[in-house]
Amino acid sequence: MSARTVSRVVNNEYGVAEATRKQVLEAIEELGYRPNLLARALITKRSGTVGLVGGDMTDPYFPALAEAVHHQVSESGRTTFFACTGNDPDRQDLVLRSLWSYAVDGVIVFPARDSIDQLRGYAALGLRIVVVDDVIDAPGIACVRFDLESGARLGTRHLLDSGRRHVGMLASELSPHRRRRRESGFANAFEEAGLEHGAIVRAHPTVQGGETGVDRLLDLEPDLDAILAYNDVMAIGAMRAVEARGRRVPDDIAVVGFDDIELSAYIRPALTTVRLDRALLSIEVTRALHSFIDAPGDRLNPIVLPVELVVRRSA
Amino acid sequence: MSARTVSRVVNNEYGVAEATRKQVLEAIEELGYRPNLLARALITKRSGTVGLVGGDMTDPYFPALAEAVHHQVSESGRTTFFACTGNDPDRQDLVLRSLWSYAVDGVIVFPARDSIDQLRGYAALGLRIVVVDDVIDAPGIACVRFDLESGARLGTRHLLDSGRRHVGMLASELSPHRRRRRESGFANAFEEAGLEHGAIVRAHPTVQGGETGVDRLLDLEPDLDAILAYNDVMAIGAMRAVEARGRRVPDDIAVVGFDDIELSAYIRPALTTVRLDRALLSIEVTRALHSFIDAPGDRLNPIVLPVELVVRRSA
DNA sequence: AGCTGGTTTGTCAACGTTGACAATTTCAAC
DNA sequence: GTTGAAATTGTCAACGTTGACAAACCAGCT
Repeated sequence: MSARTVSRVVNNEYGVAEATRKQVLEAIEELGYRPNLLARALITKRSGTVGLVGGDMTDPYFPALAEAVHHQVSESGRTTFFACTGNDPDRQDLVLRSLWSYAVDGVIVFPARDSIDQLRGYAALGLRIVVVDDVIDAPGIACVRFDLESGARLGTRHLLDSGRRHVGMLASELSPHRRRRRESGFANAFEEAGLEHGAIVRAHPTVQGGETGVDRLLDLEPDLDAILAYNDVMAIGAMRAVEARGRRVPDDIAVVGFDDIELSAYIRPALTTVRLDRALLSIEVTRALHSFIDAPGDRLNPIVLPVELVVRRSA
Repeated sequence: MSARTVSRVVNNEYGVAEATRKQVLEAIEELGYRPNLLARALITKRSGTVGLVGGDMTDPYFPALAEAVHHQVSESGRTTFFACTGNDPDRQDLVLRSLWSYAVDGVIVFPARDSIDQLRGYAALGLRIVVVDDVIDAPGIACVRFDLESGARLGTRHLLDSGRRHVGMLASELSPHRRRRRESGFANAFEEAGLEHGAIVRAHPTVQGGETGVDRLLDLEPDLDAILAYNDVMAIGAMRAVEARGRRVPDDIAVVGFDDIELSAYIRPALTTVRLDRALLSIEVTRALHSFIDAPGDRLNPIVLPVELVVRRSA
């Protein structure tokens, strides 16, 4: 009864007599044997795990997506591990290095700022990468993103159509690549309406960031009557700050967010927002990863996902 | 220039001539060499990683704690990976098996329901485990929990002291172990006040669960004037449902939650809640894990962390 | 030169698995 | 009972690293 035979049983390989198989399984049961995945991964260069690397866990968008990705990934019998980078390229490097070195079958990354070359490097090392919301043209990297430009245009147009004229944008101070598309959609909507576009202020994409951002926006534009926020979390911070300043949402100032996190439907007033459908994203991201894993050589075209404006009470 | 020498340089071992070290580092740089952590972990049985295993990522308590734990853990130069179980013992088994097999230095677990024996099993296999909010007496397992009983008593007493008499409890249908302490604290507070304790209803610890739970609570107790919820997320659902039913918080029905998630300070009315200090938890949990890693044989006493009632507007 | 003691470097095996291939067993057909 | 082919099992090396230990080197001293 050699180790090789046990290996065959464990991996359900062809060519083991039924009697032997049973015997081995009994022994496994009795001894509590567990195959050492390290050794296996060392030799096969596959680990049956997938990494999901995000910037910030405390942004509610991430956990919800993580749950969905986990679900998708587990259909292929793989385990998902999550890690976060705090948008710091050095932390991202540590995380990717670990993941790569543990021979994950692939990673899904929300890239930290200025980390494009780093990602290219890991792709060159053989790591299969699916990048979310950024475009990197390199073999071994697939890109999936939402059509944020349309999203921003949709949101802004909605505000303009409802008669708002002093629309400010609360942008993110992080990741210029991802930010840019929202900002240009914002500007486009004004252009289409033949108007000069409103003020843009950048802050940290958190509730706090939303609050401080509103202050600066109001300084720039005292007559502010609408805000397009980078994401729902900022939008919530913004609404809070607006109300703290004695103005009302949406009567005095309308607010539109991005993401459509669960909470957005629950707060008062319920948030009008550009929905970035997590289920859709998780499906596409996982599909891209799987086709990458199956056919490593392929070069996938960037995938652009549609967005949708969800109109509630805040605008 | 043998592999052994390179290994010595990479690990900063003593006894390498300065000239050689420099030469090796240059070669590493030039060739883009990265040590294979799999092989290293295979031989050393240490991987420099820690796993944090939670039930549900979408409960905001988890990500916030995760961030804190990550921070603590990274001080010892380790990387943290997160995984979630959806409170399903089978999923937990998969996750722990992966982690164990990848030779993580230890795991921090919010146990899925009925998984005590499973955890015992992994501890016996040599996995170092820190269990949160549950008590498992076994070598290789350390336990850290909040004093939830006092927390529940604190919350309930606060409600009773402010004149409420029809206090219902929204408990969780998950994890009897963890639930029990809140429920007995709830009952205790009534006992101390010489009153019969109020209705207890169990639901899923989510916003939805909070909403449906309130319905059932109102059926049982039409005069309901206060609610003690299992956690803030349920409390938020409860407040929403209460208001949807045309009653006002806190005037008609007061609500107290558990956790003190960020959001609780932001919603209207701001939530009164029993704070389970994440910073404290992350510190203690990591401390326990580290002392376990350094001295595997030790048997640590269960650690009980204090809680604190944060009074805001909802009660 | 020879010896000593310390520093630096290298050799070998091992970790637990699987790929490649060889050996053995089985069994039907002659 | 021999043959041949298929089915089953085993052997060996390899994955890339580190632990244990051996070898080589070096300087200082006699």
